[in-house]
Amino acid sequence: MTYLDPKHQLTLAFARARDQIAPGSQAAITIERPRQASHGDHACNLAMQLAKTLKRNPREVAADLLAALDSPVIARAEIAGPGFINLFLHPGARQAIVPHILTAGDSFGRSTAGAGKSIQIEFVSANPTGPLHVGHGRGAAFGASLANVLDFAGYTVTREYYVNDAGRQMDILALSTWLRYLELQGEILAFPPNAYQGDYVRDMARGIQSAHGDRYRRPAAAVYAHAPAVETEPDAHLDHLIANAKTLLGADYDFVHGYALTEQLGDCRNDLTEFGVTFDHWYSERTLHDAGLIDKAITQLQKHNHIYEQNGALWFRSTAFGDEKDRVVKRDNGIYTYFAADIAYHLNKFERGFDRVIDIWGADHHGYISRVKGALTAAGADAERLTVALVQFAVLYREGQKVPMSTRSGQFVTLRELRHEVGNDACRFFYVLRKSEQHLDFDLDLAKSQSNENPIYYIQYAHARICRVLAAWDGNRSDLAQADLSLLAEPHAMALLERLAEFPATCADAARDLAPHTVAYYLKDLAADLHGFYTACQFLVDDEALKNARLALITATQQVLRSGLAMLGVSAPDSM
RNA sequence: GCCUCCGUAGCUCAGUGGAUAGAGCAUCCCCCUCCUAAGGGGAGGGUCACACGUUCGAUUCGUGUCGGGGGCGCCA
Repeated sequence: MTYLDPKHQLTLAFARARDQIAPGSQAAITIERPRQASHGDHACNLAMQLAKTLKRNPREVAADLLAALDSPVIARAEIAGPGFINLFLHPGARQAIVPHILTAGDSFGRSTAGAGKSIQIEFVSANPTGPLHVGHGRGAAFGASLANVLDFAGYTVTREYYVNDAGRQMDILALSTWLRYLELQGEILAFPPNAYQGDYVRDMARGIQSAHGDRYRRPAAAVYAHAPAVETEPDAHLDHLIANAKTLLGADYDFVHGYALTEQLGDCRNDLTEFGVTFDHWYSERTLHDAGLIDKAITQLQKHNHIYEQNGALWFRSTAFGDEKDRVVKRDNGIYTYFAADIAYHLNKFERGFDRVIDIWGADHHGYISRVKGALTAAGADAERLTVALVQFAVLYREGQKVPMSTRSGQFVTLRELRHEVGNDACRFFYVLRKSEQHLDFDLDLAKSQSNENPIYYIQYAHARICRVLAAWDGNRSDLAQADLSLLAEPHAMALLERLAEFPATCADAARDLAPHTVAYYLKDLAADLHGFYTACQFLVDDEALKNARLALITATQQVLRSGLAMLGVSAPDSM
C-alpha cells in the first residue's frame, strides 16, 4: 500500500466534499496547521472561501462540508470561529509515517516537483586571480545547498563554475606574477600598487623560478619602457606593462599566464572540494572567444536590429528592454566587454537545452539582471527560463567587532582561513542560516563555540544521541519495522511524529522558493523535538514492545536528520 | 536621483492572507543515583517602523512616508 500523508489525504477529502456542496467550484483547498492545539491538528478555511460565491453564512457552509467529509484519518472535526473546520487526527494516521520512513530510507522526503526537468545552477564563478574570500564562501555554500535541495525535489541538476580566464584581470595577475619573478631574479623595479599584492603571487613567482631558472628574465628597464606614470594614470600604466610583457616574452607570455591561471584555479578547486562544494563543469570564458560564440551572439543581436555603432564602439540597445541606459558590447579598441561574453555564455546555456537556468550572483550585480535578460530576449531566447538569485554580503564579527575587509588592500579573510578557524560544518551551516537576500552577520565566536549557543552542535548532538542509544541496544533493525507504533502516545512522541511528516513539504517548499535556509530551520525544530522526547522518555526499557516502538521512532528521526544535514553539506556524527 | 534588500522581543533572526505572532541568546528560577546536561522545564519581555488601501479577515498583499544596508563605469 502506498503511503499518503494525512495532510494530502485531507486535501483529497475536502476536494470531494467541495464538489458535492459547490459543484464546479475551483476554490483552492488549503490545509493549515493551527497555532493553538485546541484548534486541532489541522484546519481548513474552505467554508469561508465558498461562503462568498454561495452567498451563504460560512458556518452553515461548514456544516454542509462537515456532513460530506469522509476520511479515515479524521477522528473528530468541529466548526470554530468565523467558519474554520478544525480537524483532529487519529493517532494511527500520524504513526504510519515511521514505517514509511524506515522503508524509504534516504529517499524519504524526495519529491517529483522537479518532474525530471533539467536545471543548471551556476555559482561562485570567482575570478581565478587569488584566493576565495568569505564572500565567495557564502555563494558556494548557498549554491551547493540549493543544488542539493533541487536534486531532492526531482530536478536533474548540473552545477557549473564560469571561469573568467580571458579578461584583463587575468593579464594583471600574469603581469604581477612575472614582476615578482623578476624581483627574485634580482631586477630592481617598482611593483605597481594596483597590481595583485598577495603573498600567493610571490609563491607562484618562486614556483616559476625553481622550475625554470632565469628563462623568463628580461631587463626591468625594458618592461617599464615608455609606460605612463603610475601615479597619474594607474590603469594605463598597468596596460602598458602588460603590452610590454607580451612583446618581451613572446610565446613565453602564454606560459606565465597559463601558469598563474592553473595555479589559482587549482587552488580554488581544492578549497571548494574541501568545503564539500563540487562542480560538474568548469566553463572557460576563453572557449567562448575561441569558438567564436561571442561573434555569433552579437551577430544574432545585430540580425534583430538591436546593435548600433557610436564613437567607434558597438552598443546593445538595452533600453528597449527595460534597462536604464544602452550598454557597450565591443569597445572602440575592438575588444569585447565582459557583458558581451556574458550574453554569449547565457545563450550557450540555453542552447545546451536546460529547462531552467539559475545564476547565483553577489548582490552588487543586481543592476546586471535587466540587461542580461534584455539581451536574451533581444536574441529571441525565453528569458523567463533564467532566474538570478542574489546573495547579500557576509560580514564577519569577532568579539562583537566587525572584521575589516577590503579587496583593494589585499586585507581580506580567505574562505580557507575561515574554514580552518571554525570548521567546515559550522561554516556551511552558518552560511545558509540566513535567507540569501538577507545580510549575513557571521559571528565567528558563536560558530566556534562548542556550547549550547551553537545551533549546529544542537542538531548534530541530536543525531549523535540517537546513534549512541542504537549502539547500546542489542537488537536488530528488522524488528523495528514490525513495532507496534500505537504505543507512541506521549505528547513528545506525537510532536516528533508530526515534525517528521513535515519534512517532504519543507523540502519541496525550499526548492520552490530557492530557500535552503528553511531546511536548516526545520532541522533545528526537529532536533528540539528529539531532545524533548529524549528527556521525557527512556528508550531502552524492559517492555520489549514499547522499546521497539520508541527505537523505531528515533531511527526514523535519525534518517531525516541525516538527509537534511547532507543537503546542507554538514556531517552527521555518531558521537560528540 | 534611480534600482535593490531590510525594518518583528534587550540582541541575532524565523514565520504566516486567518483564531492568543515564534526560536536561540541575554535576564531570573528549576531539573543529572537514569541511553552524553553540547540536554530539558518555567518566568518576564511585542503598537510585527508608520499611514492609507484591497479583503469577511493584513504582521503577511498594494501604494506612500520614515529609517538602515548595498548597487548604479567603454571594470571584471
